[in-house]
Amino acid sequence: MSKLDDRALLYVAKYFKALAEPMRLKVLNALQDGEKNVSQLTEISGGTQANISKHLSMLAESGLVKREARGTSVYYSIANPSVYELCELVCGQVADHMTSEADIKMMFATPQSI
Amino acid sequence: MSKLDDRALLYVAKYFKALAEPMRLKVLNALQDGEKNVSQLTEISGGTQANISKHLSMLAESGLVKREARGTSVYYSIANPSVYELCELVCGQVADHMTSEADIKMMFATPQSI
DNA sequence: AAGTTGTATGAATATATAGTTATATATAGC
DNA sequence: GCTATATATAACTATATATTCATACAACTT
Repeated sequence: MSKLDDRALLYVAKYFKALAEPMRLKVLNALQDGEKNVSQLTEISGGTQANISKHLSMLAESGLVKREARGTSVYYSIANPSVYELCELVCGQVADHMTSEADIKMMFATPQSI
Repeated sequence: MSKLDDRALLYVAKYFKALAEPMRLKVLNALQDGEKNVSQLTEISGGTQANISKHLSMLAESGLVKREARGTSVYYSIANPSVYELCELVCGQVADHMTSEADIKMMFATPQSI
């Protein structure tokens, strides 16, 4: 395998890594219906301001979100909507795996969860 | 956000995490043209046997590959071909981001570098 | 100018992860 | 049973990551 391929693998892995964190997925989910500033995302996600800010920086650096400062706030938005295609694909595969592995039981064990 | 949502996010994040590692991507890539055993994957990937074995265990637990022991060997294969759709989607987005961010320069700067 | 608000960042900590080495386990052939 | 081969795992190290707390920085308000 060539060295160039290795670099490409690194980039792809980095992209997936950006998606490999529940809090970041939550943030991306919150951005589905349009841009939001850090305060809003902090409130929606239930995280701390510092933590969300860091996740947003990471997402921006990985090219998943766009950053735009307006006034005293900073608004983030989805850079490429096809990120949600990714998530849906994965959701489908996760669901398949769960049903086949009976992990689904664990998921619906507690009645009022949903 | 409900507990179910959080649990689902955890599953999805775990799936992405399985893809967020260059060596695992290399292994998945090697499996594109059919099942291979651990020795073959070790050779193709250039890793150590122990390391590849661990990555394979992780991939299997995440539901990305299937495991089948035959004789003295263990053969792994892709559990769901749509994982490659994911990778292609990501490759497209990574390429977009690279061109727009001029990271592509770094990628092709030195002919045989890295 | 001083205070207020929104965002980013540095330091510190805890946990997770990748990788290596050595070893255990299992299967096949003799 | 003994040996060779294939795979998995345990112990360990090094590095990365998520999180928190405190603080710095920037922009608006009065």
